[in-house]
Amino acid sequence: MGQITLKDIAKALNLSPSTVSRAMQNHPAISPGTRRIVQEYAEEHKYKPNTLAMQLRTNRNNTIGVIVPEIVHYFFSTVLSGIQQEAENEGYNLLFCHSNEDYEREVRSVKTLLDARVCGILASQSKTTNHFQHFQEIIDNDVHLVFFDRICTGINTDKVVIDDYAGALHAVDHLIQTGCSRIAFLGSSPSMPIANNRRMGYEDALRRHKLPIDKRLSRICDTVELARAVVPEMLQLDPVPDAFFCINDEVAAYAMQIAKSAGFRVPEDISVCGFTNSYITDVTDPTLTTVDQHGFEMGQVAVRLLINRITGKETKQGVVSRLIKTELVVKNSTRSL
Amino acid sequence: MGQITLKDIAKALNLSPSTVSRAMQNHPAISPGTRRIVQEYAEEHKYKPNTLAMQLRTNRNNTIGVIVPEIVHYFFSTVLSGIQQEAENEGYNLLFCHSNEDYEREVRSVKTLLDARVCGILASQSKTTNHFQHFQEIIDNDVHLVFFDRICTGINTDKVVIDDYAGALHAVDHLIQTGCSRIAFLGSSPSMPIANNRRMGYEDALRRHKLPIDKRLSRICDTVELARAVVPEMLQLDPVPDAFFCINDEVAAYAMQIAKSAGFRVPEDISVCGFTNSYITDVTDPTLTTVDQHGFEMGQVAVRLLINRITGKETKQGVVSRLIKTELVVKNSTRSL
DNA sequence: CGGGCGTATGCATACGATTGCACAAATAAA
DNA sequence: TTTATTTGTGCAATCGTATGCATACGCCCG
Repeated sequence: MGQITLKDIAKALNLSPSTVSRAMQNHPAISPGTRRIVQEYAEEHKYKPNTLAMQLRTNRNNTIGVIVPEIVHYFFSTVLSGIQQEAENEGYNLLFCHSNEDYEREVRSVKTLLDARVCGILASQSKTTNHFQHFQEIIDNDVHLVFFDRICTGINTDKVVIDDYAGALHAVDHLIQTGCSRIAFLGSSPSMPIANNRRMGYEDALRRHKLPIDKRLSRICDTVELARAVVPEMLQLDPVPDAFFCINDEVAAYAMQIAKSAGFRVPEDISVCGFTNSYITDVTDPTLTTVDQHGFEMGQVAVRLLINRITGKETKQGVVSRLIKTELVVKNSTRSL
Repeated sequence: MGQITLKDIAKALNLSPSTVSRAMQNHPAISPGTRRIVQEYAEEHKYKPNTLAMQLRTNRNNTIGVIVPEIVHYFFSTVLSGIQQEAENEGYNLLFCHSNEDYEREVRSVKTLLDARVCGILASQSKTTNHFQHFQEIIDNDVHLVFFDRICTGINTDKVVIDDYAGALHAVDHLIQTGCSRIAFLGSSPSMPIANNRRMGYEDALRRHKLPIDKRLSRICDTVELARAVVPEMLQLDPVPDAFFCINDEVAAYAMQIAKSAGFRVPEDISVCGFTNSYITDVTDPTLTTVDQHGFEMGQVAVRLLINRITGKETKQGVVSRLIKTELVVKNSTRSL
């Protein structure tokens, strides 16, 4: 109807479908004459091979599924952009799912991707996920799975993560070197490996400089709403913190805002450091020192790892872990050396 | 091999594939006994219908392609999120492409999606696109096409756009009512319908209040780089503008930053208004008055329109245009009434 | 002239699922 | 008992492509 098929060409040229098929793929057993006739006819009638049919034959559809917990989000959209570019380069299509930090939607997404029979899945876990059966099912179905950033500790599979420990260590070290000594850590639930690794980096940086670790300076505060409650409390402490090291740029921006309206100068009285290096770090006043996570690179690395598993180029038996380097980006919310 | 098929079940139960198929879909001609046996066996062996096979039969793969010019972008990621949710609700998969504002990649994306034989395509044009043949090809292939936001004027097809005219009119009206009279417009190339409609809204608001339209106050300035060059020039004008109405939030944030460091107070001396209502509007100092574009809704509306075309529920012969309402969000970069 | 060989093409089948039609068995009606 | 009707299954073809194997033809050589 809409699209012309091999059979149509065969009928029109009085050939068999097999001949036409072979002619199209430049099979040596086809005479140059026939080949030319077929290819010209195909060209003229805009023949397009039906990928669905080939996929059915080969039982492979050249498609990778990706599950992202949030998309209106600087870091994850950056990762997605890296994933997309690399997948396109390698000739894979991308089936896109969005869990929206919702466990139920995450489960549905996995089901969708398995139903679509993708060759592999890239996933970052939702914050509300506590059961891992759906991820296990991916593996049980012999579909390759690579976690990125928010890895699932309950599942044994390849992963690509940010070097959160080093990033935090480096950032806190910078705060100390620029004269801060009472540094607050606004983190996430320790059940998230990301947050836990950063806390360890934070504490190790303090230890290296022989600074005390004050439990009151370490709080869970990973959303804007929490910041509005937690930051004012911390500003009541005596002595007051002279720096905030924050789990993400949004919290850092709000902490800065709250500190400023409480009468503190940034960075003279209080330094603030974020994590991600999103757009907002350039529009706050002062601009926000932060840790770049190299999200684009993470996306590329994750895709390459997944494709190497799919094609069998990556042969390691156990789990492959890739670590993405971070980079401290000093702007104006921390003092200069 | 990996997956069990209808035939496998048939062989195991000594039935024909047809019977098994019918049993699975609760066909009335199948005896309850057989049905139970089949369904239990299928359940136990985790049978999953091969969607590729069904897609081949029906020649429909329940997949929608989406082409986004930028993804690390508040507005477009918001639209994508609306698209994803609505597509998922309607049982469609999403094949994701990213042109990255690059004409060549946009062309490749279209090819990719047509090769994948998607049922329909949602697209927003890249800034660098001047030829439309690839979009025309979509239509020539009888694939449904809906443009959103950045529509392609050279192609006659359904579209969903923001009510840019009303949004601009409303915003500028607010600036005037709060006492501004020399309002600058930082826009985009007039070849983009978006920018042109906003300019018309801007000018009509001025006319309504019998304010002069000064050509020097209207400039192309839609990137951060341009802002750094253009805004300082405008601050040299005599008399100086008392408001900036900007094409997006980034430009607005930078305009504000530049004005502040030039010694102007915001909003007392100069009001600033952005467009989009992205995250950054809450972290600038002062927070940024802006126009919300309801991107999530735009995504939903676009998907629904596309699906109604695919399913034939939308029967209108000509072009269907949907208009998304905007909403002025007054924050602290404009004066109060 | 016939056997052998190479070349070019067609036939048949497969991928996995669906579906119109035929058919057998069982039941109901006459 | 015979005929009609229902009920449950199976056969075969289909979607579009790819491929092993058979076959037809022409040609060369013995």
